[in-house]
Amino acid sequence: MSTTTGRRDRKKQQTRAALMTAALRLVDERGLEHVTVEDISEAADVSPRTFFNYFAGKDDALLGGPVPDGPSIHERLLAVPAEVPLVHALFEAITPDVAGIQAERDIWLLRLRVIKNNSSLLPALVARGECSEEETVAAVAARTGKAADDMFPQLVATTAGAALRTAMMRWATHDDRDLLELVREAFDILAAGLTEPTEEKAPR
Amino acid sequence: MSTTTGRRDRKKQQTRAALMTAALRLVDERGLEHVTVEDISEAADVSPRTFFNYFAGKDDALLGGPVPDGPSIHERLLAVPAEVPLVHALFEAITPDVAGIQAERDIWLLRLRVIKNNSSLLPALVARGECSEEETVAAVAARTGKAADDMFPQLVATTAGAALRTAMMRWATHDDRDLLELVREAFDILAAGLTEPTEEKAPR
DNA sequence: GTCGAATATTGCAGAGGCTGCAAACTTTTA
DNA sequence: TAAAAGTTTGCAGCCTCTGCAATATTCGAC
Repeated sequence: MSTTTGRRDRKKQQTRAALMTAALRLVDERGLEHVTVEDISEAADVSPRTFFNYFAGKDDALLGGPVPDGPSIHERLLAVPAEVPLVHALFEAITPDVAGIQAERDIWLLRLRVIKNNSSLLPALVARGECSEEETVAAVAARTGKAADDMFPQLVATTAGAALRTAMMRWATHDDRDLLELVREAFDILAAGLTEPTEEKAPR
Repeated sequence: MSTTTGRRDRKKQQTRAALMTAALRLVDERGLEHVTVEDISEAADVSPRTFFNYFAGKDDALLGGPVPDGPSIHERLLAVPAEVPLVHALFEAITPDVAGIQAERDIWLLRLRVIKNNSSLLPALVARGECSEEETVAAVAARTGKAADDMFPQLVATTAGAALRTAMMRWATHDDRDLLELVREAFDILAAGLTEPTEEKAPR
C-alpha cells in the first residue's frame, strides 16, 4: 500500500503500534510504576515475551522505539548552503524532524505529557536524541572545519538537542503555539547568545 | 572531625564511599553489564541488601548518590550583581560546582570515563543535573523577570546544563586543560551565539 | 492447493534488580 | 546498665529482561 510492504510487515507495524499506544495509554492513566510489561502486552493482545521482541523495555516502548529514518541530519545539514549561519542551518536541518512530530501530533502530545509526569523518562528522551547527536557532531565538525573531538561541535550538537527538547516540552505543556515556531524561537535565542527575546518582529 | 559527626555517621560515610568506589572500579574493569550489585556489595564487604539502603541502584551508586549540598544555584545566581550579563552570571554561579568536581578530580575522571564507556549511564548523568536544573529555571526567571513557564528560562537552564556536561566530557576524555577553563570557553561560545571561537584572547 | 523455508510468537527457565518486613545487632543516651 | 534509636541483614516476592527451543504462521515455488 504505502510502500513495499507485505502483509507480514504490516502486521508487525500494527503490533508495534498497538504495544506503543497501549503503553502510552496505560502509563498516562496509572503512572509508570503501576504498569507492568504484562499489562501492556495483555492490552495489545500478545504475550509478554513478544513485547520484548519489539521493545527493549517500557521506556523504549513509550518513546516509540528507533527513530523513523530518512535523510540523516548529517546530509541535511551539509545540504544547507555554507553561507547560512550555523545555528540557522541547524534549524533548517531539523525542520523535517519537527514536521515528523507534527504529523503525529496526538501521539507526541500524549508522549510528552507522559514524560513530563514521569520524570524518570526524561533521560530516556535525551538518550533518544543522542543517537542523532553524535551524527550532528560530525556534521558540525565537517561544516566548520573543526576536529571532531573539538569541544565546539560537541557543544553545538548538545545545545541544539537541548533547544529542541525544550521547545517540545513547552509545546506539549501549553499547546498554544505552533511547534515549529517554538523551535525557531529557541534557535533564535541560541543565536542571540541566550539574551531575552525582546522585539523579535524582525523581517524574516 | 570535619563537621559535627558522630562515629556512627562517619561509618556511614565510609560505607557509602566504599560502595561507590567499588562500583566505579568494578564497572571500569568489566563494564556495567558484567557487574552485579552482589559483586559491588561483596567488594565493599556489606550485604547486597545494605547496598540498597545507600543507593537506589547501580546507576545511582556510580553517580555518587545525591548531590553534595551547599548554597543552592538559586541563591548563588541571584547573588551575582544584576549588571552582569546572564550567561556570565550563570558561569559564576556554577563555579563552585566546578570547584567541587576538581576537588574530587580522580573520582570524577574515573566516573566520567565509566559514563563514556557505558553510554546507558549518560541519561543518569543528565538526570543528576536535572535536579539543579529546575532550580535554575526559577532563578533565571526571577533574574530576568520572565514567568517561570516561559520558554526562555527553561532554555537557558537546559542549555547551561548541556554546556557544563559537554565541558566535563571533553575534560575527561582529554584531560589536557583545566576544567574551569573549558567551562568558561563553553559559556563564552554560548554567549557568542554558538559561533566558532576565533580570537578569544580578549582581555579578561 | 501443497510443501518446505523463512519468520513470528510463545512458554519456560533463570539471572538480576529492587522493595517491604521483621529479626538481630550496634551505637547512643538517659 | 537499660532503654531508645538507628543500622545491617536475610528472606520472600514481584518485576525486568534474555536465551533457548517448540510451536505456529506466512511466503514463495512448484
